[in-house]
Amino acid sequence: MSMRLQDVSEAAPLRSCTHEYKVNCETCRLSRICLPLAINHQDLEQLENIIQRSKPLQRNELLYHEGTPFQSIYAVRSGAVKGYRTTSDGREQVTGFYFPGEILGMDGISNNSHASSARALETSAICAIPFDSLERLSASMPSLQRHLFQLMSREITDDQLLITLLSKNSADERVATLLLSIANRNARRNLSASQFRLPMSRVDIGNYLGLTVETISRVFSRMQKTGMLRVDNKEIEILDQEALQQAANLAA
Amino acid sequence: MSMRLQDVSEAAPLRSCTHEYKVNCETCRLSRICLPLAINHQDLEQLENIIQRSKPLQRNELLYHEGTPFQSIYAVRSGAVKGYRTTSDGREQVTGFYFPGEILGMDGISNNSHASSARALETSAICAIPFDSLERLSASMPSLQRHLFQLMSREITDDQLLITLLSKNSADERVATLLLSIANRNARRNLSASQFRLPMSRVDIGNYLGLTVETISRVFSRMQKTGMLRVDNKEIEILDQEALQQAANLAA
DNA sequence: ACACGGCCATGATGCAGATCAAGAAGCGGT
DNA sequence: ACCGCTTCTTGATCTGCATCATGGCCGTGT
Repeated sequence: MSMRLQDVSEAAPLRSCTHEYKVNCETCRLSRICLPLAINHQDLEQLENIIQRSKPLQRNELLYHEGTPFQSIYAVRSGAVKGYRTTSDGREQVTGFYFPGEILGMDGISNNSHASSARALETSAICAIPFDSLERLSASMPSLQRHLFQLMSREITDDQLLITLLSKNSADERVATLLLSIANRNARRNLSASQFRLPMSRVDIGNYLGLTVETISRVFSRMQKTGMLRVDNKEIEILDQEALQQAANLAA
Repeated sequence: MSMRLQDVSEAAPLRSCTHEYKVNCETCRLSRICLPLAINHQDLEQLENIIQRSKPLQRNELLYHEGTPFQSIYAVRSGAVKGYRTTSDGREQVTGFYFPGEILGMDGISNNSHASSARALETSAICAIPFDSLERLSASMPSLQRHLFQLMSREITDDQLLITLLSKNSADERVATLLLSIANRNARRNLSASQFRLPMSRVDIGNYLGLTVETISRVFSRMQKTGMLRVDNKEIEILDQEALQQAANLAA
């Protein structure tokens, strides 16, 4: 008899893991787009000393859960993570997807408890950055303090873009916008912007975009028919960037 | 011949105003819920020294405009402000309403330019807080630094709630949720939570909630008919708090 | 190899809210 | 007190996406 995937590990606290090893941001190829971006050579070691890494999360494992005490923010090293929040009637609202080099968990600061949950979409390596250490460090490192403010500000503007997308754009526009966003974020990591594998299910995409699975399927089919996309299950190829941008319309 | 209201003052830069007077947060009755909340007696003067106040904004005057250089965040002293962002096809997306004691403008930090615009919904007094000064100050005042992080984090969770509202809730639920939110924020300022005047138009409400004016009108009428609300133009009275909460369903 | 469960695609139908239309009510300006 | 404009309300109709339903596919465990 098999376990239902959703039930795999309702809690996998990162810090309880035994074998932590020295973090080396310097050799991390993400350092240019991740937290260290704001930090000069000499100061980097101080940051490395507070960052914790541990064994990778497996697909569907929880990184943190809404309501639990807030201690760290997290940087994705590899894999992909979804952020979501549970409505009072038990449904899920996906609030974001996080790729390597991106930071999540900052919504927990205001209440000292996580306002959302985060779950690995595939096997993912995560760096945990204890926030009180980070706070102390940033008081003496203006560039780090500024970078943190900027990161949070960025999260705000991203959320505002999603709000706009949800309230003003059609299903086609929403899907096109998401695909372009993923493509751009891939480009930032020097990956292909025209061919990639979606780490999330159609359900997650629909949930994130305020649409049903069926609608996502139909939009993909339609876009495939018009030749702007090649869709093979989770494998996406953007055949006509121009047309896709057109389809996204003027969402951003 | 009369001017169209929308065209009133496309830019009213706060800092160009001549008569600035000493800010006194100490005697401000909002200090308990505003920025000074995090600051002890001795340190407060330093904060007061950097905060600028100037002559009130009139209805429909701009506080800041998307794309313009970011310099300050703003605290509402009196009146009400709407935050919005213009889509590429020229339409407006209202991203939030700000009442006395609330802070706005933090979305400008990430790019050093405002990502959204803000406009007074009625005559409003605003405190401008130059962000570079605030940054410097917060490096030496841990409680202020923390409070700023919390403020931004709060903005993120608020945006996530709106995202959820937009993508999961019906028109009735959205309107009920907004009314309850306003009621709660009134209560925080020791104003009536059951009777108040909406500072914003139906258009703004609809825009914020991802609905049309007509739908807002109909929802108000419906709620009036069932007796949970009394609506007289912008004057709102919540007659059945219980029922309204029910109608908001489990949005939060 | 096969069976089961989760995931995806596609068709048929329904409905909440958009759009279109028209009038009423509030309000600043003269 | 009146005019012109904007805002609000209410009704009639339309539509994009949800919902319901069904079958195919694909990966995983036995």
